[in-house]
Amino acid sequence: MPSFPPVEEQLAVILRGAAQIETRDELKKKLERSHATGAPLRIKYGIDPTGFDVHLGHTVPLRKLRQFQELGHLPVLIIGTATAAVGDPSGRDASRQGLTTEQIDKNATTYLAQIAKVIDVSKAEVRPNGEWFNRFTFAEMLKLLGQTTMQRMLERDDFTKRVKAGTAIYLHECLYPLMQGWDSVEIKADVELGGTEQLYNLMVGRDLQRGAGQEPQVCFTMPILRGLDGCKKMGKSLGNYIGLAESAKDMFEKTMSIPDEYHLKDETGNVIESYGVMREWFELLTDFPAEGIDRLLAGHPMDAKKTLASEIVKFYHGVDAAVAAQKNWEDQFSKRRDPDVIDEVTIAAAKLMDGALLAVDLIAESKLAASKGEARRKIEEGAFNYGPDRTKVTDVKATVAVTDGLVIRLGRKILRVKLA
RNA sequence: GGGUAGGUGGCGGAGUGGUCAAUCGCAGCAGACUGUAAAUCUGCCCUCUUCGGAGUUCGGGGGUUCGAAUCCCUCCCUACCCA
Repeated sequence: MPSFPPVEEQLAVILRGAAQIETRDELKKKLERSHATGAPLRIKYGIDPTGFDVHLGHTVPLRKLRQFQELGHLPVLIIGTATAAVGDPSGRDASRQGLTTEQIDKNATTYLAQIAKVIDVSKAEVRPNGEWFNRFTFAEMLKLLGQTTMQRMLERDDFTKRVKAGTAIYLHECLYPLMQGWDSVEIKADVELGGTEQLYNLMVGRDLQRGAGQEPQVCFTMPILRGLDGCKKMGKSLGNYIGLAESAKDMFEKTMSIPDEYHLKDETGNVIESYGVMREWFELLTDFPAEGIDRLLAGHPMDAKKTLASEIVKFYHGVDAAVAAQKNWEDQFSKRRDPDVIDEVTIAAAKLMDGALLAVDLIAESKLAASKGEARRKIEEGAFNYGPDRTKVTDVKATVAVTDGLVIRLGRKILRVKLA
């Protein structure tokens, strides 16, 4: 029988960083009961396997889940194999592309491996929601649909906006919240975690649980993490994310590139609103206490950001990797020399003529630029150099003697050529 | 089912027979500056090119024309109003 810390102590940990909780009283009651009976709470978190990468944005609720787990509660991970085929309309201004079952199954496996970096999956319940939806009958579906109304569905902001903007809302998208809500019924969730944009979906779960004669779950939302651009939600589709599977070097580099603050502007260029992006990242992605964050942000922003990057890398790759990543970054960007670790790019030796290659081809082949035309332009702009002396190439027709291990640079990108 | 307005490059949005590879804004990339942040300035921003050009683009297909994003036919898609 697990023993839990006192309820007040648990609440102190749990409430930190939370955005909205519906309702706090119910949460407290559930914790008290669990404490009295020794039965862990069932904490639900769902993730749709829509791509290859779990990213830092997902880790915001996942870290909260981890805290629940550390306190002795049971994470119930819903892998949205059925819901991924529909696509969550939350926070979207357009329909999502549904996925094929093969893609979904493949993604589900890689997702779980990545989630394991944040929570102890071996001590969690993992449930693909295809488990119940695949055997759902039409009659059951009708019953589910009968539990909500068009009006309630249209209440939600995402849909209202889309109606106004004139973008399509497909009927199956309306099914999504019901499916997610039904998951809660199936697994008898006590608490469901999600981002703030999930509130509607989470509340549907409450209704459906009530309808099924269960005690409704507590809806627990966490703030949304902004992506690398410092403004929009971190996400796959925007490409502004850091994946959990990424290298220490990439994680560090990307973190350093986030804006300290983001200034939202109107059409005329006036600043309407500013956010402290660094502070948000500290709060949502590290365990730093509030005073520590204040102290860091009062100092030089770059040092604060290095600490942030280092903390993130440490969590996923360990202390040694974090130290190495920081040194690597300082070498490459502050000291402007080649770092210890340079990504390699393979060039076929057969492409060389007398051991050399047109600079344009070298850049295009190594993917430093998207096309030969772009490579040509970058050369004219003086962005390309190579070798230990950083020989700059400005002539579009110039050739570069390519040897194995040659370092080539375009702007801030650095690659080491590997001949094969 | 009927009516109306639409579908242009990552997004927004001009363009209504040639000078359109398509004004402009945002996003993006590179250069200067710097803390790889922000701000600012500069250049670029479909592909290939022997730098003369060439080739593919404006929902799909077909047609008219010397010439089409622009005109016609047809199909597909979206929003709004009516049923």
